[in-house]
This record gives sequence, C-alpha cells and structure tokens, in this order.
Amino acid sequence: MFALCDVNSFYTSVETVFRPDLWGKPVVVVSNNDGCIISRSAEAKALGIPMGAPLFKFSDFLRQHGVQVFSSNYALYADMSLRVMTILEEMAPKTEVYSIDEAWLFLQGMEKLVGWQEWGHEIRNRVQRETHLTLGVGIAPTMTLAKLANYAAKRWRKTDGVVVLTDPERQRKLMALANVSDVWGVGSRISKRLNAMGMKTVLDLANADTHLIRKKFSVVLERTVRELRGEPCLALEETPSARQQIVCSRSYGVKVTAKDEVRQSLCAFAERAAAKLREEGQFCRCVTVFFRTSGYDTGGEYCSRQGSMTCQVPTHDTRDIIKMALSVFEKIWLSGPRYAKAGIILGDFYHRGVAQPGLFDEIQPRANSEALMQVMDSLNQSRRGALWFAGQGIEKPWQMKREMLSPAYTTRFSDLPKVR
DNA sequence: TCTGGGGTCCTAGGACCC
DNA sequence: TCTGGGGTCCTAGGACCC
Repeated sequence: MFALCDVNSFYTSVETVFRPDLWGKPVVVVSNNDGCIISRSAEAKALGIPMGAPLFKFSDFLRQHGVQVFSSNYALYADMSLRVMTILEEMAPKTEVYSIDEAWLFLQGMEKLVGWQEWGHEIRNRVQRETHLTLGVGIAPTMTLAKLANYAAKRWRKTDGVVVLTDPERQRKLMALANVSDVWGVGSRISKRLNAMGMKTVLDLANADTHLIRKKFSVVLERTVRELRGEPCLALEETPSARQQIVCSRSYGVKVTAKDEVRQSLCAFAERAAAKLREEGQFCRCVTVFFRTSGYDTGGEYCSRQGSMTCQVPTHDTRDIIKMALSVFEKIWLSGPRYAKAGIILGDFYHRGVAQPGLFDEIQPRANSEALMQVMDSLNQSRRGALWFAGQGIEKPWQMKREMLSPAYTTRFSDLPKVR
C-alpha cells in the first residue's frame, strides 16, 4: 500500500501560519519575479482566481477583493517543508520526498497494525498540531491510485482529508466521477487526445486497451492504465538517484540590454549552480549558457541564444565553471535584444576521480581547490551570499523582483516573530 | 510596465560500428 | 539483377510533474 500526503495550498498556508490576522481571508503567493500566481488559499480559489495567472492582469481584482499577495519566500517554505517531512518520516517504514509539499509513504508491513482510515487521520492530526498545516492523505495499492485518492480527499470535503481506495468497487466509483485530466501523468495534451477518442472519465481510461494505448501514446501511459487497474508498475525510489542536470535560471526584474549585466547575471547563476553541484557531491564536464527575450515582448523579434562547452576533466570548482560559462557567453553574445531571462545548466556528471586529467586539457585541476570551495561553502551556508565572486557586479539591476516578501520567520534571527 | 523555476522520461532519427 | 542485420550513442523535441 502507498500513501500520498500533501499539504493543502502549501505556500499560502505557510504564509498564514505566522499571520493569524489572515486566517479565513483570501491570500495568494506569486512566483519569482512577482510574475504569476502559483498558490491560492481556499478563499482565493473561491473568488475564481486561476492558477498560473499573471499577477499584473489581476492586480486590480486582487485589490478590490482585499486579497493579500506575497512574493515567494523559499527560505520559509523549505524550512516548513522539512518540519512536515520529518513527521511523515516518523510515521512510515519508508518514505520518499516527492516535492516541497508532498511525500510518498510506503506502508509495507503495517496492514495488521492499523486501520488505514484511522492511521490517515492520525498523521493528519499530528501535522496539524505540530505545524499548523493541513494535510491531504490518499491511500491505495498503486501510486497512481493513491494520487487519485489524494485528489478525492481534497476535492470532497466530507472525506475529511483522508481517502482509502482499497475496494475495487469504490475505485471504479471514484474513477467514474473524475476526469481523465485529473490522473497523475495525464496532462493537457494527452487528455485532449483521449477526449477526442471518446475517453472522458478516468474509468474510460482504466478500461482502455493497453496495446492501443501503447501504440497511440507510449509505455508511460500504458503503465498509468495498468496502475489504475490496481497493477503496480511504479515503485518508491529508495535511494534518491543522482541528479542528471542542475539548472539555475532567473527572469530579470527589468529587461536587460547591456552585455556587462547579462555577463554578471550569468556569473551569479554559475556560482549558485556550482554550489548546488558540490551539495550533490558531483563533478560536471558540461556547462550550458542561455539567455533569451520574453515571448510576450512585442517590441522586437524573439531571440534565444544558447551554447555549451565540455571540458575533459570533471570539475566542481566555481572558478572553472564561471570560466567555461563566460567563454561560451562571449561566443554567443548578440547585442540589441532586450533580454528577459538567463540561466546556466550543468550536465554530464561524474563522481570524484572517475576521469584522469589529460596532459593537454585546457582546464587543469587547481591547487587547493577543495579547501577553497569548502571555505566558501561553509561561509555561504551560515549566510547565503556572504562571499561571492566580483564577476557578479555590485549593483545587480537585473535582480528579480520580490516586492511583497514576508519575513523568514523560522530561519533568520532578525525575523523571528515577536510575541507581546 | 508587468507572464516562474527546476526537474524527469520517452521517442524518433541520424551517425556510426561491426 | 541482386546490396543485411543488429546494435550503440547522441540530440532534439515532446510530454509530463510540482
């Protein structure tokens, strides 16, 4: 049996944990650069505010209805996420953190110990008590069905946040009520095609011919069909597999045309990407650089520049990664367009010592690289941005907008809530 | 004026190998 | 006249997830 637990309206719920004055009021959280609405409280959803809507299109509406808006505060969300995950890990023999607000629990060996329904409520109550966040719990014999159960737990209030889907009859009943697009793994494109083939409900999909699904779509969707029928095809990732790429990219707070500023931003992204690489304990050979204009900018032609470079010896030294990034940048720079976004992608990962340095390689290992990186990382761990390369520049006019940022209540001393 | 960021997996097609 | 079969690796693009 699998359980999928996720926090309702995670970002907005976290924001209101420390703001009792906002309880019961409409609240939204917007994406980086204060771009799109990415989390809505129940009250905000009731006002009809759609997911993913650009903030500027709704700012009048939000003001009229007194909706509280917050910029994304990832320091806060990550810390609260950790608290929830720690509880979940204590409640099941095996867990997999699936995203910032959800986790899979593998319930092997618990069948005789607990009733699923009671256990679901127990875990929900505990998270509520210890974090003031509300969990949705879906329990079923396959991961896809557990996802569906979780969807039902959120959609129908009378479930009280916990749905157990062990009974095949109950599974079919629920599948007949849900749309194919509500299935995990079926996005907008595939659901449109399924609808055109006459499959509207989840039950239609579950009853579909697996050979046909494989032929017309892919093995991925075939697995989904089998999972809906109660045949497990997916399993928990017991040891989180090593990442295959690391991306660090941002939209600019303003459009950027100056070469220096794009270069500085890339330097900053390269630093962050390199730090992430070291957190993963990996080394990379390939560095990709990109920058592009906005697809919404009507002022000029859409322009997207991208290039990459592979070195012989895997590295995780920030200096090497900046050097490679900037050398690619010089090759692909194009003057004129108003750039809206840029980023760095690291790929082709190795563990330490896999490849030997070649005599003629352009990038040779640097003396004391390890020690220097360790000092940098430990300083930046205690305070993000404590130490950085001058290539980033100082003014940073390109930095993203976060004009409605809440305090980092749980991770910064100066932001600790005060109780009077 | 203002439209996010970070991932994964699969497939098809081309180049190349024996 | 007649020109195979089986495999790998890489890349781009498409789809999905949160």
